[in-house]
Amino acid sequence: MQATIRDVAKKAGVGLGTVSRVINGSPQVREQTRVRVLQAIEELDFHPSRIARRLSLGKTLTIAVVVPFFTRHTVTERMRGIEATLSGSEYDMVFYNIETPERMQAAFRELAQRKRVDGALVISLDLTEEESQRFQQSNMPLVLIDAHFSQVEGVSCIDTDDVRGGKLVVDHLLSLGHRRIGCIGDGANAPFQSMAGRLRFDGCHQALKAAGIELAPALFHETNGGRHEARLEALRLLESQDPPTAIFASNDSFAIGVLEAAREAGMSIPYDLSVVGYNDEEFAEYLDLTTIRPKYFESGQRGMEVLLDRLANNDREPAYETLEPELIVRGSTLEPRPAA
Amino acid sequence: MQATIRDVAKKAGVGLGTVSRVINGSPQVREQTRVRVLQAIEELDFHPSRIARRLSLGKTLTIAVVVPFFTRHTVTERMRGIEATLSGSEYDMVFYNIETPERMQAAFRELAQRKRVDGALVISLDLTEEESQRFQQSNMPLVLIDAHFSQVEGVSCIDTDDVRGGKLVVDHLLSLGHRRIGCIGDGANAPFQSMAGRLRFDGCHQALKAAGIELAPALFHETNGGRHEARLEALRLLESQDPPTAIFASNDSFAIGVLEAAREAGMSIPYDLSVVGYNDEEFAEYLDLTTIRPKYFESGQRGMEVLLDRLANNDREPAYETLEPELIVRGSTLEPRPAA
DNA sequence: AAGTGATTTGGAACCGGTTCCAAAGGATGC
DNA sequence: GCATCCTTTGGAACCGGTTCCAAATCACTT
Repeated sequence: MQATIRDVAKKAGVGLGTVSRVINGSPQVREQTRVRVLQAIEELDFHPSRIARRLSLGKTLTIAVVVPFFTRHTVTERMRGIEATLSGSEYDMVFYNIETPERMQAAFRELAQRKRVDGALVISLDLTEEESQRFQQSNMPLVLIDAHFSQVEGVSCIDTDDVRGGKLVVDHLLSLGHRRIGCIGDGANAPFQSMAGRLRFDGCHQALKAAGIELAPALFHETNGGRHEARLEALRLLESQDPPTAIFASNDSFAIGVLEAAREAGMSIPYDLSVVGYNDEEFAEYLDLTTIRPKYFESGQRGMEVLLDRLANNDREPAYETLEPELIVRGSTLEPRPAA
Repeated sequence: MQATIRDVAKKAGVGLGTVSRVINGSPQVREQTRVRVLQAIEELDFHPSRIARRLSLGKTLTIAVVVPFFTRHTVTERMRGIEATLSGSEYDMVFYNIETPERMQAAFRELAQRKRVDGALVISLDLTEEESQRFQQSNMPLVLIDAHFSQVEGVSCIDTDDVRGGKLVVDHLLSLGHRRIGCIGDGANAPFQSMAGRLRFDGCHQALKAAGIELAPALFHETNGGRHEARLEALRLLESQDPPTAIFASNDSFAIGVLEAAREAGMSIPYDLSVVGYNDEEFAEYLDLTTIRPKYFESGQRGMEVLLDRLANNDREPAYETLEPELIVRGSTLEPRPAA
């Protein structure tokens, strides 16, 4: 059987209050007593029970992490950041993997029903009005990561700057000399579709405007599908009358579709066409794809830091932070072929 | 403040033992009493405290899941299976994401030091002799997933059948008419490298032998690197005197390398060369790659079932199960081009 | 009506920490 | 030596469940 705080007290010849004080680093213990207690702890190989601690503290020492489809790169990277920050703290973490709207509802209901966790971190999910309210009145610290639309009062938000990412892409292409730039983005209609794609588009538009280039609607395609649909859209672009010299796909999967389309159209990358993706997934390097590396890991890390800070100092102001993405230039972009 | 079991007892006009019995579905409560208690629970919106429950039960109601690099497809899929099985049970789950040998040691030490969790599920990590022993004497239920070498007494193992997977690949290629089959596999020297790649090779060899085909060492290459190294190995194969008509890559990333090599060598897939991967990662469908789909999700699911079962019935015998993989035939394999 | 055994019920004790208050101990000043 | 004040200490009470035992209730016999 494990030793308890009472065993330690007996062994060290002190009261249990004193042992508790030593464990928690209270300053009001005489040095000589502290040493005696630490020795007893050592000898008995005593480890305080986290569960008893929780009960008497009235805290769960647990944080909920709510994510959609944790197979996605955008999610696993953030989770890595979260885990890295949390490990070593005294908090545990429970996961809610959300794959259907029903599960999302159930999860949030369970969470708001207090006493389950001390705080929650929500990734890439937008709360409904009702859910926001419920959280707000439950007064449970909450941090949202990648939730552009849930700017709830008092709730911290950590975002990766997707508008800026879109700009970076276009500025890179412009600086290479491209003027006709096509875009294939993800619409925001699919369930659990983050707004990120739309924002990347916005950044893209802004950069073009800033460069004084007129927006040609024919060059902007959206799809709610996957790589396959992106390939079809790309083919349409490439076979149009006045095809673009570069295509920006709003994620790396779409970029694969674009690469395939180019191959089918008999074009060679990057000589006939420049291609840029977004996310810097593992295979992007394989495909030598120029892409954007958003700070996913860092956003998870930062989100958890903010949450822990809030848990330690209840009166902390909410944080609103946006992390700058990074452009990764690889072999899929080059200056456009001079007009024949 | 949350209602407690005592509030419920008072409201229902019964003792607290009775309330506890109702909550836990004990049969020895009169129907009429049960109804009264349930009504009080309803009215007070009472939810029993999990923490208090843990303390008095002397259980943590928590399961540890230890994984290496949870960005890998093989890991996230299993985690999905684990999560799906666990959600809805009364257990929580804490993650240990292991990215260095030191963290692995630290994690296992923390776990074995009991009272932290009730059981553990370890994915794709091989325990050292010492760790196995420590677990064994701590008597904590343990389930290993994808740990071919840690056949510890009394510890359940759930594996995906990699030997069989290798056989499936070769049998498929043989049935198409291929006779010279090259292989590019991952060596087992990298840290945290699962034995899986080696076993796939074994299956491959067995199938060839069974078909009466002599093993040509020149056709079997191993590398500890990634896709890039696989590409180089593939080029070496393709440029050899008597090149294979099909190449089996022991994972889908390697298969990308092979596809690239083929393109560089001016070969067209599948007409000049058949390529098979392993894992059925997301991009395999994109690349129209014939591959093997191991039951990762299912192995996670099954592992957790076994663990929960063991936690419920302490005397349960350990389970040793192996899940059959599935061959996914796509467009990257075809009968070999008839000899010119 | 009383006796018997089975069923149902109440609540003290317990799980292992934390906290708070009263009391003991120690230092200082006069 | 004694009063005063600050530091240190001991331990009861508490957190909110579960468990177990004794007591109460009930159903049935005789």
